[in-house]
Amino acid sequence: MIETNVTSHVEDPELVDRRRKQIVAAATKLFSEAGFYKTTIKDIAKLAGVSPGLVYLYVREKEDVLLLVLLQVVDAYAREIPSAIEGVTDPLERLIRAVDAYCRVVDRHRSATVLAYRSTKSLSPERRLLIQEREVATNSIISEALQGCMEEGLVRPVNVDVLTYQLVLVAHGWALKSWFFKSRLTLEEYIRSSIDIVLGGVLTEDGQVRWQAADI
Amino acid sequence: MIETNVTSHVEDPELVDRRRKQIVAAATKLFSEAGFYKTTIKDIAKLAGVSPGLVYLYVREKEDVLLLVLLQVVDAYAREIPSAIEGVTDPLERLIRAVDAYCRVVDRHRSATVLAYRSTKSLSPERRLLIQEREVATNSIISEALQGCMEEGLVRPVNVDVLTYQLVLVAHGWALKSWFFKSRLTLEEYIRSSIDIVLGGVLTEDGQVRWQAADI
Amino acid sequence: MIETNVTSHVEDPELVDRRRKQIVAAATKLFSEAGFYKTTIKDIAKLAGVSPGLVYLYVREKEDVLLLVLLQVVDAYAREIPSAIEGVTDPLERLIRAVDAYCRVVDRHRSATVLAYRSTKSLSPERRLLIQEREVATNSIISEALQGCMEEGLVRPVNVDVLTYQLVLVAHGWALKSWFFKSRLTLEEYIRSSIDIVLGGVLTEDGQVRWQAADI
Amino acid sequence: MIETNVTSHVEDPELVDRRRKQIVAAATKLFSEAGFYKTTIKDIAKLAGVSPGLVYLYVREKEDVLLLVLLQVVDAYAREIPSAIEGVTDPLERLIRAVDAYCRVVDRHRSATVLAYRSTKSLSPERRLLIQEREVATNSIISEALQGCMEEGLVRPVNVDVLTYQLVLVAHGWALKSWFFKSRLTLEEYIRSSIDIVLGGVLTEDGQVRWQAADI
DNA sequence: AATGAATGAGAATTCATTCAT
DNA sequence: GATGAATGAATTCTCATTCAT
Repeated sequence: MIETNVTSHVEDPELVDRRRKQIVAAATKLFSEAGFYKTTIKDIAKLAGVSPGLVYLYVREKEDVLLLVLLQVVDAYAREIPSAIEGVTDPLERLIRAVDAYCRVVDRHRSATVLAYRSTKSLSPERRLLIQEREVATNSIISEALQGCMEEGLVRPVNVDVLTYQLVLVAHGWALKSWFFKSRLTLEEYIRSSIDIVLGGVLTEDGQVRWQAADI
Repeated sequence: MIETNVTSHVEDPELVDRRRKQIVAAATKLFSEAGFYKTTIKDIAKLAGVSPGLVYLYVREKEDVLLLVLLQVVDAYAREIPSAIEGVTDPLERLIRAVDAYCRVVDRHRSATVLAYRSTKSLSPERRLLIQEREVATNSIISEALQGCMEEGLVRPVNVDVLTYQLVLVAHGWALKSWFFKSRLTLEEYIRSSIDIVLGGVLTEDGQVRWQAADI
Repeated sequence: MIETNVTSHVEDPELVDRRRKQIVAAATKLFSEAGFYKTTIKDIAKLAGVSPGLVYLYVREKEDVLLLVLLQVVDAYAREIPSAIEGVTDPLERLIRAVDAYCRVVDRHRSATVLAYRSTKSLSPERRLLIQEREVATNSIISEALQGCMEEGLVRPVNVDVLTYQLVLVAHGWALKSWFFKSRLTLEEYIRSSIDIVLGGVLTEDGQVRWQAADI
Repeated sequence: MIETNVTSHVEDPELVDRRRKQIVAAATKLFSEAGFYKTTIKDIAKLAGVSPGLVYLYVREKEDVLLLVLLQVVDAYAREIPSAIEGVTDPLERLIRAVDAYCRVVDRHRSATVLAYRSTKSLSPERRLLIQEREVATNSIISEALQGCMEEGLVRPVNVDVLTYQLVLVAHGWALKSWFFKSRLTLEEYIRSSIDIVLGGVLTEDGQVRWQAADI
C-alpha cells in the first residue's frame, strides 16, 4: 500500500487499495499506449471493469490517477533496487548490483518509465515534486555506493552527481531508446557494455582488481 | 527554411516561412511551459499576435504545429553539430567536439529538447518517424567519429551503439535533469566531467596521449 | 420504436427511445423551419430541454439526427398507409384508399415531407439509401394495388412505374406546393380532384362502374 | 442578361454579365453535387478560375450566388417553354407541346431542378418569393392553355390549379425521381406515358379526336 | 478590377466531473 | 458503495467576408 497523498471518499482502506490497484493497472496500460490526454476516464473504467463514477470515489481528479500510476513506478524502483543490494557490503559490488537491478526494473516497467518521462510535467507542481523526491531518493542509493567506492579508493575522484546521473541514464536509456536497442542487443549485453564503458573509466587499479575478482 | 512535409494554403514561400517562424516561436514557448494538450491554438495565435484562423492557413491541424516545433529542434542539432566539426580531421577531436557541440545545442534549446521527449509520442506514427529519422541521422555523426577512433586504435573495441547512446544521453541529460544539475554545476563543468567519465573508460593509451595533447 | 442503425451510448432501450423522441421532435420542428444546416445542435438541445452533450449520448453525429427525423416520416408512411387498406380486398378500392391515406399522412407530416425533399441529399450515401429503400417499399403498396387493378381489367394497360409515381407525386405535391394550394382548396377537394384526374384517364369501363359503386 | 435584383460593385454591365456567368456556371455544378452549404465560396472561385475576393465584387453575399443559380433555371423554363408553343394556336396542341417542352427543359437542367427543390428554402423570404413568382409565371403558361382547352370543350371541367400542378409535377418528377426512372424508361416514353395518363382522363370526346388528329 | 491573406465568429464534438437512483 | 446518465465548458477547425496591395 503506497503512501499517496491522494484522498478517497471510501472508508475501508482494504477496498481503497484493491480498487486503486484495479484502476492503476488499467490506467498504466492505457496511458502508456495512448498518453495521458488521449486516455479518457471512461476508457480506464471500462478496462478496469468498473463504472466511470466509481473512479471518482477513489480519486479526486483525473490527474490523481496519473500520480498513482507514476508513484507505482518510482516505488518499484525504491523497493527493488535496495532489495538487490541488501546484505552486500562491498561498495563496488553494491554499486554494480544497484545499476544492474535498476536496469532490470526499468526493463520490467519499460513503458511506465517512458510514461514518467512523458507525463511527469503534466502533473501539478506539488504532485510533480512528490515524484521527483522519490526519484532523488532512489538515485541516492547509487550515489551513496559511489561515494563508498571513492572513499575506499576504488573509484578515482569524479563528480558524484554527474556520474550518478550517468548511471541512472544508463538504466532509463534502456527504456527511452528501446525502439533503437531492441533489435541490436539483449538486456544482458546492454548492462554489461554500459557498466564496462562507464565504470571502466573511473575505477582505480584497486577497483579494477576488485571488479575482476568480484565476477559480477 | 526547413523541409517539413506540412502543407499550407498560402502560396508565397517567403510569407509561409515568416508566419511559420512566428507560430513556431509562440508554440515552442507555450508547449514547453504547459505541454501540447494544455496549449490551445488560441493561446498560440494570441502570443504570436495573429488570429486563430490564420494558423490554419499555414498548418493543416494542431499536430502539425507540434511537428514544426520538433523539427526545429532536431534541425538545430543537424545543423549545428556538423558545423562544429567541419574541417576537423582527427577522429578523437571530432568526437569530443561533436559531444561538446551537442551539449551546447541542447543547452540552447533546453526546453524544446525536453518537449521532444514529452511529446514525440503525441505525433501520428508517420510524423513521429520523421523526427526519429532525423535523430538517428544526428547520432550517426557521433557514431561515425567513434568508429573512426576505434579504427585508429584511439578507442578500445566497445559496442558502438551503446557508447553512442551513452554520449547522446549525456547531451540530452543536461536538459532532462536540468532541474537537478542547475544548482550543482555549470555547463562547462558538466561537459568536462561527462566526457572525462565516459571517454576515460574507453580510450587506449594512444588515445589518452592524443587527448592530453589535444587540450580540448 | 424504429429500427434505425443509429448507435447510442446509453444502454436502456426505453430511455433511448424516449430521449430520441424528444430530440427528433425538436429537430423536426427546427429543421423544417430553418433547414438542416442552419439548425445547430445547441438549438435542438435547448428546444428539447436537454444539454448539448446529451444529444451525443443518443446519436453519433449531427447527420444521425437528420436520419432519425427522416426515418420517422418514411416510417409514418410505411405504417399508416398499409393500415388504411388492411382487410380491403377489392384492388381498386385498395388503390384509392392507399392514395387517399398517402395524402392524409403527407398532410399530417407536411413540413417533414418537404424536409425529406430538401435534405435527403444531405445524408451520406448509405444513410440516403436507407431512406430511399423505405420510400420504394411504400410506393410498392401503390404499385401492387395498381397491378391488381390491371389484372382484373379495371385499369387499362399503362406503364405502372410512371402511374405509380404520378400518384405518389399527387400525395407529395400536397406538401411541396402547399404554399400554392393552401389558399385555393381543401385537402378533401385536392384528393378528390387528383384521383379523379389521374384515375379518370386509366379506368376501363368496368373500372368506372366499380368506382361509382364503391362510392369512396 | 437576367433581371436579378442582385447588386454589384462593378460598373461595366458587360463585365458583370460575363463574370456572373462564370460564377454561376461553377456554382451550379458544385451546388448540384454537394449542396449549397457544403460548397464554399473558395470552391466556386477556384472552379470559376477567379479569386474568392472577386466573387464579392459581383455579389453581396453567398446567398446571392444561390439566387443567381436558381434564377438561371426558372429563366430557362420561362424562355424555352413559350418558344415551344409560339405560333401554335390550337389550345390542346399548345398544352401538349408545353408539357413536352417542360419535360425537356427539366431534363436538360435536371440537377439544377433538383437543386431548386432542395435549396429554394435556403433563400431569404424576399429572394424565395422572387423564384416562386417566376415559377407561377411559368405555370400560368400551362394553366392558360388548359383554360383554353376547357373553353373549347376539349377538356372536361376540372380544377385547373390541381391539373396544372399535376402536369408541372410530371415535368419536375422526371428530375426528382430520375434515380428511379433512369433505369426504367427513356424521356420519350416518360413523356408519352405521362401525358397519356393525365390527359387521358380529362379529354372530352372532342378532345380525344383532336388529340388523335394532332399526332403529337 | 483583381487578388488572396487575414479575420473572427460560430459550429460540432468531447469529456472530466457530478449526482440522482 | 456503485452506477451511468447528464451536464456544460472548452477546443479544434471552418469559412463567409473584408481589405490592403
